[in-house]
Amino acid sequence: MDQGESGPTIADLIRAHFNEFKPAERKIANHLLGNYPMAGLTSITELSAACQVSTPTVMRTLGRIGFTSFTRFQKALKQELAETLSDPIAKHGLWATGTPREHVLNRAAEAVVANLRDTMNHISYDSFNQVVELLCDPGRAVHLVGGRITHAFSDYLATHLEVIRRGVRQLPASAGLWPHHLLDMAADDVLLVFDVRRYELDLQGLARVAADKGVEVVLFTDQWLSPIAEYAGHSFPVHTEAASGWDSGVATLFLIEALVTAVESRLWDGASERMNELERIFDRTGRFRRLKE
Amino acid sequence: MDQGESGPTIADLIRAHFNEFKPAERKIANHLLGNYPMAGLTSITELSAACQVSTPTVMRTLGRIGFTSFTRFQKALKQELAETLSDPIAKHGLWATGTPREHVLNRAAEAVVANLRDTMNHISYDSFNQVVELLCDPGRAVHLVGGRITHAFSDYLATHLEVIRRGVRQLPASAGLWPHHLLDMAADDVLLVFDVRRYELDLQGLARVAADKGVEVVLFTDQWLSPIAEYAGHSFPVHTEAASGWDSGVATLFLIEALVTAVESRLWDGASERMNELERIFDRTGRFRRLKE
DNA sequence: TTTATGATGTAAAGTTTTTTACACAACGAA
DNA sequence: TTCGTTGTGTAAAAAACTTTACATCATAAA
Repeated sequence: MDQGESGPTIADLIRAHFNEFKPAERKIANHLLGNYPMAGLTSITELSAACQVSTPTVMRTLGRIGFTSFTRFQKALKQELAETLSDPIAKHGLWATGTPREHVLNRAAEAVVANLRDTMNHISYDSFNQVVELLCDPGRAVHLVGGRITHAFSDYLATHLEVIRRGVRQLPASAGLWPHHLLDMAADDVLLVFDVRRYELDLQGLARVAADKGVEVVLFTDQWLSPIAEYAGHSFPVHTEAASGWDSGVATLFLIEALVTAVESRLWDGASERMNELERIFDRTGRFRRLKE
Repeated sequence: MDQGESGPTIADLIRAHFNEFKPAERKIANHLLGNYPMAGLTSITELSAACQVSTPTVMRTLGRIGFTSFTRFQKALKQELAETLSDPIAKHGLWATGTPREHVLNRAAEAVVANLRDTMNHISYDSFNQVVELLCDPGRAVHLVGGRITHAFSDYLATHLEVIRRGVRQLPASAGLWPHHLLDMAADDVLLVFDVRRYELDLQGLARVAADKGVEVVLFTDQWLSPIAEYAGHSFPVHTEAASGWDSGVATLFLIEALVTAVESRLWDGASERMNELERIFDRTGRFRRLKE
């Protein structure tokens, strides 16, 4: 794709040629500039109708500013719009200064930001808010479970949630112990499940049984959706695939942290007391360095 | 013109119906969301080609979210775009389209990208390469250990390294068992330590003893540097602080994944064989869903 | 007034899209 | 296996759009 073409905009072109235009052509120019750029995104038919001129007049107008066909004009306009809309992050150039662009670090950074953006576009704002609500409800215990790879994420989320609220239970890594744990789940409890390819049958079974018991299942999965989505009240499809075939958990972790942050600020009153108490306990164990300030 | 129509955006509709979509239809949904909204402004022909599906599939996809014709869909999208463009506060460069800028998701995304950039600027390219070398050396066993919060990261890294090479040992979470493990560390082994505030005394002790034995210590810490940096051959100061006082592990995870990727491609010949074997074992256990394609 | 010229529209031809109808292949259940 | 179902694509019909050729109208100079 030929990038970087940052010459004059189409609006500039129209303004520059304005005095060459005949009266009927000026109607078009005015309409185009007055409803820029959307007016140019309709068909030439509609455009001419909106200006009360004929289609050939539109053609001649565009011909004057250098476009030999309406199609090409519209393509250019779309590209211009796309560049305007494209987010500022993408253009930040090289990341790790002084390292070659091809270095893993740079390639990975670009891939990860792309993942993040895709994930953001796929996540439902409503789902996010509703899950936050669920996690803030002290009446619901929260159970977490992950698969072979995602286990670490459920661990991380559990560690953070425990600091904020009570009733957080992380299921053991081995599926054999899950039935035992299922006994402890009550209807209206929340089960956070992490499942990415390859999807694990044990997890699916667990989620189904839990859902049958009336447990609210929240699923963190990849863009291909684990079959557990079927039983889940909310699903977060996180984009994991980076270029050249390796998967990244960065977007998943990002989502986890966003959730923790949201829950924490929502429960602030209770949570801050709980956190202070935790600090005191840490101080007493003497296992941590005393903070400087 | 019916103005003020601020119902669900088309992106919302797509997200809401995402799990009803068939595989081919998801390609379209992903493409539409991934290049939103410009991807929807081409002809149905180009759109289908870009997704490598047929035009009728596009029609069916749009049908599912309530549009009975492609034309009507595109009209709606244009109107949405027009409203966005005329509303100065709205989107431009926003990530999660349709969510207010102040929403946790957007604030967190911005913070995380900033962290990533800071981290990239502080990491030594040489250190990175040298650590990759260490991890690729089959003669050195690799030990991993983390603290209360970072434990999940060491877990994640261990899980991935195990797939690639042999001799990967994750230390248990409880410090009481570490002395026992220290017996197994040989000079020239590698110890990967994760330590962020609050720095843990037990970890420091462990790292010191290991360093004394001639173990190569590699430290993942935050920008304030754990005291372990003293004994470490290589330190990665990862930026963890996001605005408003919460810490993020995203940059840490990013670094971990970059390392794994580098090691994997460096050891490709051996690693791919090992990974294939793992696949076969998984197939035999029957615990995983068989992949479609 | 006539005539030439420029401005604009009409209508039809050519092209591309959209839409529909139907066929084929993959898959799961009987 | 066989059969029905479901997912998806092919291809042709229908519609819309773009472009061209040419006609008409208005204006101004002779």
